[in-house]
Amino acid sequence: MFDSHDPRQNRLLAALPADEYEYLSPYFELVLMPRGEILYESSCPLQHVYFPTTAILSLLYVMEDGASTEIAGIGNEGMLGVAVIMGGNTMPNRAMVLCPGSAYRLKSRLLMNEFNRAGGRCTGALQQVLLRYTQALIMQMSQTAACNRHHSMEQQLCRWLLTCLDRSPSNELSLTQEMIASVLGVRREGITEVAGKLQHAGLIHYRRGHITVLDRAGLEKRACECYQTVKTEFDRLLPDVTATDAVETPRIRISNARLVGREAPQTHGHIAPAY
Amino acid sequence: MFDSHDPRQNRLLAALPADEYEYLSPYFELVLMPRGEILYESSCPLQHVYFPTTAILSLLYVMEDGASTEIAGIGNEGMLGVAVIMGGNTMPNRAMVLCPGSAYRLKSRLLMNEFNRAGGRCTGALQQVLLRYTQALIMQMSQTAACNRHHSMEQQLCRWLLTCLDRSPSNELSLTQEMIASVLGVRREGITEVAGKLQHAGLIHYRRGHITVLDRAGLEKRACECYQTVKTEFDRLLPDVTATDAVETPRIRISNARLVGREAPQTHGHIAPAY
DNA sequence: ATCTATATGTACGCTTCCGCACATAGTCCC
DNA sequence: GGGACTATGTGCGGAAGCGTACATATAGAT
Repeated sequence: MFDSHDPRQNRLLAALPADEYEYLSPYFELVLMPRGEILYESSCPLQHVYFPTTAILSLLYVMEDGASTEIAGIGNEGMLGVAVIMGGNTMPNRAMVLCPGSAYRLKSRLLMNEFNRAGGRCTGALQQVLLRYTQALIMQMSQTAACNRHHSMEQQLCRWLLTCLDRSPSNELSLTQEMIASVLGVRREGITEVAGKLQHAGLIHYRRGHITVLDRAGLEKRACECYQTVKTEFDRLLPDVTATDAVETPRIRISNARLVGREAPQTHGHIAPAY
Repeated sequence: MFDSHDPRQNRLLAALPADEYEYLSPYFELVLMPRGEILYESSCPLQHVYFPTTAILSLLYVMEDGASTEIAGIGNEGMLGVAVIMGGNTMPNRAMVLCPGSAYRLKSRLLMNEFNRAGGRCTGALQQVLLRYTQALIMQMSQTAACNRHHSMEQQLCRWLLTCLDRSPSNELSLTQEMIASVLGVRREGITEVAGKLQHAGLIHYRRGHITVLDRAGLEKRACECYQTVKTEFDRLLPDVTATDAVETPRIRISNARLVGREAPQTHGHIAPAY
């Protein structure tokens, strides 16, 4: 667990030129994230932004009655907290840890300052990378909206599993059907049924809280067009950021980031359960 | 038709400080937009950005089979083409004129240059306003995704009519049921039925291509929470931009913008029909 | 005034997904 | 190894919305 932790495992950070990265690097804090943890709650000020390395996060829109839908997923290709650079310091979504793992976080203000000094010391690469990522996020969200409307649960589940797989180091995802349901905004029973079908067809195997993808190509065949569309567009917007294959040999430089426990935003009280 | 055209009828432009506005102002072109016109097509380079004054635009996600869904609506509170400032010069959506009217457009490159010279001559107000607007857009999109998933057609239609109303100078909207259906991503027949119900209840009145809202409060009662949520958040993000009441007395300054016909991106060929 | 393209009205069977009410089976804790 | 909690399996009635196939009405053109 203590080997090879490096902020550069996050691909946005890896895309920064050395000088810009060096400037931020002392301020990163490693955070270990258990499944289901809530990182942000609707309309709470964003203290930190998060750069996942092995964790997978989910941005959820939560309705008044507790029903939810995933707006976007965030893995090591992205960042949680773009609202910070957009100038609104809160956002109306919940952010939850979908698959356990680690991430690096940075105080919002630090990122903001660095973001705003465009053209100063540096090339403004940070600005460029983050704005491009924001557009990729927008694209992902708009696709989600359309997919929600037009595609069947099976198509959506396949698409969604694939995007998770792309963000995961292995082909096993640590996920419960309940979480998948809350993220897709459907009934848990529906997921049970569709997942059963996929397992029967030999595409996946699952056991209590874990899903293993056995036949990726098969999933792609059953997924809707949305998967490829988003992937293609993502690659176009962030070409240097999306090496689809394994993390490139990190120039290991023992990070001077501090390891912290976890920021614990209250999850109790009037707030609806995570899923 | 020739009275009182002013770019400042767009609220984003109205929010700019005088010096920044003056700098851009010679470059605005007035564009008159007929209903149904396509301004952008998926993945075409964005030559211009548009600041609607009386027109209402719609960002649509169009699937391979031609089915579509509105991702976001854009009226005089916003701008079409945020992708330009995000650094991707295309976007995967279609942009269509929903309600006829006018808008001012600006060459993408001009906006980009101005956007990127942050902290230079000016306060960077343009940057701030546009980034904030982008976040508002993101919020609107995420809400759309969730609403698509969880709310009934009637709720959605009410919500949607209200947002159109907020962007419209009068309480009559120039809209066909077919357009509404394509925008909400549902069957036209479904709209006919629900609209009939609303008309029967005395909330709206419609005739071939026109809808008049008779009882706004009634619509709000039938709309889902999404309407208020988005409105509130929008006001929070762009307080100086959202005067909900009529356009504030414009310091009329005969715009030195040129009046142009309409940019005509090809709508023929392999491209699916607008709706 | 007539014609035509377009907009709207209506009906019917069907699929998908929801809501509910359970039964069963893993995992973890003591 | 017993108990409790959580995850998963299953079934059934019902609602919402789709696809299809038409019928009718209206605006605008000639």
